[in-house]
Amino acid sequence: MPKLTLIDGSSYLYRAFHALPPLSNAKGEPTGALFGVVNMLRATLKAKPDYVAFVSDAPGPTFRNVLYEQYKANRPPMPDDLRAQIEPMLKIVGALGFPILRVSGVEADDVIGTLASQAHEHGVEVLISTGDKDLAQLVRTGITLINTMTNTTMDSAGVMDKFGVKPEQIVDFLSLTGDTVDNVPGVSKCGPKTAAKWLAEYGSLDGVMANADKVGGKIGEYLREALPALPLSRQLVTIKTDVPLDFTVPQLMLREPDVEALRELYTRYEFKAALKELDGTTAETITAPPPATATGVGPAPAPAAAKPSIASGKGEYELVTTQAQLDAWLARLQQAPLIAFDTETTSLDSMQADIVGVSLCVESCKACYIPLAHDYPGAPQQLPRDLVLAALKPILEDPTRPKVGQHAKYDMNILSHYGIAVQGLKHDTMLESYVWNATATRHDMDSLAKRYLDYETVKYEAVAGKGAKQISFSQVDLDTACNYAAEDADITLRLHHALWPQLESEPKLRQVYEKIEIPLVPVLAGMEQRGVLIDVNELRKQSQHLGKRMHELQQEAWQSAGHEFNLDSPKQLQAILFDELGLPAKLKTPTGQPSTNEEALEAIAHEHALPRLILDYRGLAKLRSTYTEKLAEIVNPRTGRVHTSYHQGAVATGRISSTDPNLQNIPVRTEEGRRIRQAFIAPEGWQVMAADYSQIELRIMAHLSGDEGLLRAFHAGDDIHRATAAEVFGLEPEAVSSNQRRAAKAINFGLMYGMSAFGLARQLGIDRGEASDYMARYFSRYPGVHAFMDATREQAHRDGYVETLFGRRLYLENLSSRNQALRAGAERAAVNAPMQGTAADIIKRAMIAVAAWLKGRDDAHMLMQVHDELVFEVRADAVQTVREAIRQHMSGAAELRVPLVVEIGAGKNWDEAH
DNA sequence: TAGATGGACTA
DNA sequence: ATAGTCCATCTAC
Repeated sequence: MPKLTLIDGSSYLYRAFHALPPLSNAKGEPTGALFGVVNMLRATLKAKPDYVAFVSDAPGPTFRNVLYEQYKANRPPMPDDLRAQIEPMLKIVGALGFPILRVSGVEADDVIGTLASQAHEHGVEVLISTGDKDLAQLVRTGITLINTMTNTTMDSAGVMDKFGVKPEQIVDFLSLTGDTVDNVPGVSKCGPKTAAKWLAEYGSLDGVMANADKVGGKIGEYLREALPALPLSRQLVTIKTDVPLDFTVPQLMLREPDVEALRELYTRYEFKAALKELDGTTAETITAPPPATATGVGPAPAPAAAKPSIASGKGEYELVTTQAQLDAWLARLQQAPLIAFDTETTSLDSMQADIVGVSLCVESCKACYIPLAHDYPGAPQQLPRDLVLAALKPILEDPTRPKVGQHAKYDMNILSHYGIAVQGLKHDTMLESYVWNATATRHDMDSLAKRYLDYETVKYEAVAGKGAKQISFSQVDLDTACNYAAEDADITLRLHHALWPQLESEPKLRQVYEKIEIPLVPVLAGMEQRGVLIDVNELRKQSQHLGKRMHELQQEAWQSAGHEFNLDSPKQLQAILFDELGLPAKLKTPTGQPSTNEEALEAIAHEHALPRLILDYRGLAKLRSTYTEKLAEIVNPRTGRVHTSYHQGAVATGRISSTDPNLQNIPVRTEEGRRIRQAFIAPEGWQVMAADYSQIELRIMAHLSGDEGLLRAFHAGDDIHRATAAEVFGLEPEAVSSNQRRAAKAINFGLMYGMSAFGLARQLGIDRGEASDYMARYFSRYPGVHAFMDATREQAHRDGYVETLFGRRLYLENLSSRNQALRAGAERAAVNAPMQGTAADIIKRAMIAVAAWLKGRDDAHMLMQVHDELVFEVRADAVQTVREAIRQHMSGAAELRVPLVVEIGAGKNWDEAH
C-alpha cells in the first residue's frame, strides 16, 4: 500500500524551539528550532515515504479568526528568535526536496486533514507527523499519528489509551475541555477525565448538552453556563477535511535534494551530523569547508557554537571507533589500579534498556567513550557491539580488578543482559556519598560533582532534550555523546578520589560502606533481575470486581449527596460535605482547607451516610488504580514478571526504597488488600516464602537503651504490647483488657516515632492530659528508655547527627531551627532514626548473608525486601532446608541483648506465606 | 506540561 | 507521631 507522510511543520518548529536550548551559530544566528526540524526531516526520509508534504501555516488570519475574533488572541507574538528561523527552515525543507504547502485562510491542520482524507479515500496509508494532539481527531484505520521527536505513534487504540475516548469523539472532547492558550472556550473546570467520563456516558457533545441538567455539582453549573458557547468551540476545534486545494496527492513526490544548497545551509548553521550524512551519501568530491570539529584522539575539541552547553577543557575525552584505539584502552585497563566504568542506554529502566555505548576512565581527566549502537541517520561506523563487549568481559568479570561506578547497580543490570556478570565492584560513588552524609545532597552524579568537585557536568537534558521531546541516547551524535558519556566515567573517578580519603579515615563509616552497602549492590541487582511472578488473570478479575463495586458506591454517593459529582475530587467533596450538607469540618489541611481525609470523614460518619460511602470508595479506588490495574501493565514482556527498582540512596535513615512498582506498600490490612497479595505467586512446583523480623525496632530499642524491664519482657518471649500494658496499668498480664493492650501498642509505636503527648492523644482519641499521664507512667516503669531518649536528643543537638548500632551516621536538619514545630519534628526524627536505621542495617546484613548462602543454589531465590521482611520463591522440595537457613542467617545478622525472632511462612502466594 | 495538593498504601 | 511512593485533580507556567 502506498504511503503518504504529512508533516505538521508549524508544530515541529514551535516544539523544537521550546524543547531545545537556545542554540546559535558562530554568527549569532538562532538555530535551535532549525536543528530540531532538520533532524526530524532526516528521520522522515529514512522511512522512505511514497508521498510526502511539509505543511506549514501561511501568514495572515484564517476562517477561525473570522468566526471568533478572540481565537488565539492570547498567544504572545512569535519570538524574534523563532521568526528568524522560518525563512531558513523553508529553504532547507525545499533543498531537501520536500513539497511545501502553505494555504492562506486556513491553518496547516486543515490542509493536513483534507489531504489525509483524500489519500484515505484512495487507499493510501497516511502518517501524520506532528506533536499536536488535536490531530488525533483524524485518526482511523489507515491514518496514524507519529511523533518523530519522541518516536511514538498513535492509532485508534492509542487515542483511546491516551484520551479515554474514540478518535471520532476527540472533537467533542476538545470542545468540552476548551483550550486556554488558543482561547477556545470550553466548560470551566472540565479536564480530560471529566470530558471522557461525560462522553462515555452520553456518547457525544450533543448528548452531553442534551443532558446538561442531569449533571450535578459545581461542575454541572459550569456546564450549563458553557452551553451557549459549545457549538462555537466545536467549530473552532474541528479540523476541516474539505479545503479546496489546487494540487492532489499524486503530485506530492519527493524531489531530488539540492546537495549544494544543503551543504551551504548546513555549513552556515553548523549542523555537523547532517553535513557528514550529506558527504557520506554523495560520491562527488567538492571543495567544502571541513566539518566544524574532528573526531578522535586528542584534546576535546572546542565546543561548537551550536552546543554552548558542552563544557570544554576539563577533561580529554577520546571517541573510540577503531580497533587500534580499543586495543590501546584494553592495555590501559590491564595496568589500571582502579577502573571507572559507565554505560549509556536507551532507557532509565534497566530491564528494558539496550546498551548504546560504554565509557571508561583509569586516570582523572582522561576518559574514553566507545559508541556501540548509535543509529541516527548518518551515524558514523562504530566498533561491533559484541566484539567490544567480548573484549571487556574478562576485565569486568575479574574480581581482582577493582572497579568504581556511580550507581553501578544500573550498569551491572545492563551488562548482565549481554552475559557480563560484573565482579570486583570495589566502590560506588553514590554510596560513598550516601554513607558519608545521606542528607547533605542527592546522590546523583550531577549533584555530587557540584558539591564535592565544584564542577558543572553536562546535563542529560542538554544532549537529549527533556520531557516528551527527549530523544534516545542512540540518536545523539557521537561527538556530543562522547563529551557527555566519557565525562561520566571521568567524574566518577574524580568523585571517588574526593570522597574515599574522607570515608577511609572514619572507621565506622568505612565499615558500613565496605561491609554493608557495597556487598548489597550485587544482591539487589540480582533481586531486580529475578523479578516476581504475578497472576495477571487474578488481577484482571479483581479489577473488574472493584470497578463494579466502585460504580455502585458512586451511584449511592450521588444519591446521598443529591446530585452527581466527582468522587475523586477532594475539592468538590469538601463543598458538598461542609457547604451543602452543613456537616461540621473537624480537621483542616495544611493549607487551611477543611480536610476530607479518612480521619475527618470517620469523625462525621455517624451524622450522614455520605462520608462512609466516600471512605469505602476511596479504599477501592486506591487499590484499583495503584495495584490491580498497574501491576498487570508493568509485567515485563520478556520475562513475564514484575521487576521493581530498589534505591539504596533514597532514605535518610538507611532503609532502601522501591519504585516502578513500589513493592513495599502492597496492601495487607484489609481483605480486599490481601487479595492483591494473592496475585504474587510462585511458578509451578515452587512456593512463596516470607520471613519477617518480629518487633525488630522495639527489640533494638531494648538493646540500645538497655532498659531492664524491656529486656526481660523480650527474653521471656512475652506478648510485648500486653506486657507494656501490664506495667503501665499496674495489672497482671492476664488481666489486661483489649483496650488497654491497644493503648499500650499505640504507646510502643509512639515511642519509635519520637512520641509527643499530642500525637498519642490523637491516635488514641483521648485528651492530651490523659496521654501525658500514660507517657509518664510508661517512663517511670521503663526508666532506661527515658534515659536513652534524652541521651539521643542530646547527642543530636551536640553533634548534629545520631548513629545506628553499626555506626551509620544520620544527620538531622532543623535541630536548631527557630521554628518550634520544625525543631520538635527534628527531635522526633532524631529519636526514631537510630531504631529505624539499625533495623535497616540488620536486614541489609541478613540479605548479604542469605544471598551468599543462596549463591550457586537453583532451588531458591530472594525476590523482595519490605523493610523488615524478605520474600523468596523456593522449590517445593527445598522448603524445609531453606526455611532453616533463612532463619539462621536473619537471626544471626546482629548480636543484640535480646533474641532476634524471625517468623517464616510459605504458601502458594504471598498472602498465604504470612 | 510541571508542580503543588490532598489522599492512601506500606513498615 | 518516624520513613517512604503513587495516584487524580487542579493550578500556574
